[in-house]
Amino acid sequence: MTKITREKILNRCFEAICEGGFINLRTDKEIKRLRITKGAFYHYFPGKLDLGYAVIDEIIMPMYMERWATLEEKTRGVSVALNDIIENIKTGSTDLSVKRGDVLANLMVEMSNEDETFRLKLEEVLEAQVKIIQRAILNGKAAGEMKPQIDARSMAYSLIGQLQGCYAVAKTRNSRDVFTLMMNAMQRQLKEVLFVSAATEPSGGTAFQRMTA
Amino acid sequence: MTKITREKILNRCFEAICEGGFINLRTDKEIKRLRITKGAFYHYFPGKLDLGYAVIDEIIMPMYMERWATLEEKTRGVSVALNDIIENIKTGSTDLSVKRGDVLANLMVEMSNEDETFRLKLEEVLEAQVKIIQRAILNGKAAGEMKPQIDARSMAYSLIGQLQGCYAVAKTRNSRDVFTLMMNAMQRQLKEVLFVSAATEPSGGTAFQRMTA
DNA sequence: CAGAAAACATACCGGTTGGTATATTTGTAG
DNA sequence: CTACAAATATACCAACCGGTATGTTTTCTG
Repeated sequence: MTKITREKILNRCFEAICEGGFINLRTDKEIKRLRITKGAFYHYFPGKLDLGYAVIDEIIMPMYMERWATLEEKTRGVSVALNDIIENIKTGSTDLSVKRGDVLANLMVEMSNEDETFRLKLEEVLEAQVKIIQRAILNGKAAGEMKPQIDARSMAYSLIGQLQGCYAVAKTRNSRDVFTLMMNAMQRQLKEVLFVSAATEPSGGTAFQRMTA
Repeated sequence: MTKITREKILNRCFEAICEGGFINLRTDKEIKRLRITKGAFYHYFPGKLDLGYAVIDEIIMPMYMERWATLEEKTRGVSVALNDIIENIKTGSTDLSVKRGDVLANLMVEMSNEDETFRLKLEEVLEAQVKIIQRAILNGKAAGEMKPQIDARSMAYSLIGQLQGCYAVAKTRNSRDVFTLMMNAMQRQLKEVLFVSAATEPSGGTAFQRMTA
C-alpha cells in the first residue's frame, strides 16, 4: 500500500493535463482536491516541471505505446491491423475527447517551445510511435500488403501528423462529425496510397465509398 | 497619423503570440516594451481577451486569406496553383518558424477549449480556408484537373489538417528537415489521390520521386 | 475660444501560484 | 525501545499580472 500517494498525484495531474494542458494545471488545486498537502507533493516531485516529466514517462508514453501494440511483432495482416487501430481511434472518440483534443498533440504544441526537456520527452513519445509504424510498413511491404515504392519513414511521420491534424481541427470545430469525416478521409487515402488493393483496378481511380457527412 | 498606437499594440502582441502563445503573452511586458502605458492599452482594448480577438480578426484572418488568394476566382490551373502554395509554405519555412510552429495551429490547440469566443474566431479562420480550398477543388474537378470522385469538403479539411500535422510534428522534432519530409509526403499523396495525372498510368502505381531527407 | 471627447499617463490593488522553511508523524531496521 | 529516515502537515512568502480608479493632456468640433 506504499507509494500510493505518488501514483494518486500522477494520475490526477494527468487528468488535469488532459483537461487543460500543463500550464493550466494548478498544483495547489490538485493538492487540495487530492486531500493531501504541499509537503506530500514536494516530497515526491522537486517541482511542477518534474511532475510533468514523470507524467509523460510513466503515463503518456505507455499509453501511446499500447495504441500501436498490435502492430509489433506482426509480419502479416499489418494493413488490416493498422486500419483497425485507426478505426478504433475514430470510433472511440467522444464529444468530450474531441473537445479536449489529443493529450500528446496538445502538449506538443503547448510545451515544445517552452521547455527543452519537455520537448525531448515528447519527441521520445513521437519517435517511439514512428518507429513502430515504420517497422510495420516495412513488414507490410515484405508481405506484399503495402506498396513497395513507399518510403516507410515518410509515411510513418505523415500518418502521425495526419492524426494530429484530425485532432486539432476537430477540436476547434468542436465537432465529432468533423473528426469522423477527417479520419475517414485519412483511411481512404491510406488505402489508395499505401495499401495494395486485393483487386487491381484496370484503369486509374480506386473505388470510393460514400461520404459520411 | 492617428490610430497608430492601436496598431502598434496589435502588431507587437501578434508577434508575442507567435513567440509564446496567447496565455504567455504578458500585457505588462508588451506595454513596457512599446513604451506606452496601461492607460493607452486599456483605452483601446477592454481586456486581454479582446486584444486576442482583435489580433485574430485584423491580423491572423487576413494573413491566412492571403495564403490561398491565388486559388480564388481561378477556374483552370487550380492543381498547379494549389501545389505552388504548398511548395511555398514548404520552401518558406525557417528554423525559427518550425520551432515556433504555426500561429493558427498553436492558438487552436491552446485556446479552443479555453474560451468559446476564441474558439469561434479560430473556427472562422479555419472555415474560411476550407471554403476557399473546397471551391478550388470543385473548380479543379470541373476543369478535369482533379479526380471527380473526390469529396471536396473532406479533402479540404484533410488538407488543412495535414498541414497542421506537419507543423505540430516538426515543432516537437524541432527539425526543418522533418517538416520538409512531411510536406513532400503530403505533396506526393495529393498528386496521387487528388490530381489527375497528365499521363494515365497503364497499371497501378504513380511514379514516385526520391525522398528529400 | 469653449467645451467635450478622445488619447493617453500614474499609481495602486488583490488574487493567484509555485515554491520554501520548518515542524510533526509514521515506518522500519537494529 | 531506539534511532533515523521517509512521509506528511502547516504556515508563509514573494513575484507576477490583469485589471481599475483617477488624473492629465491632446485633438476635434461648433
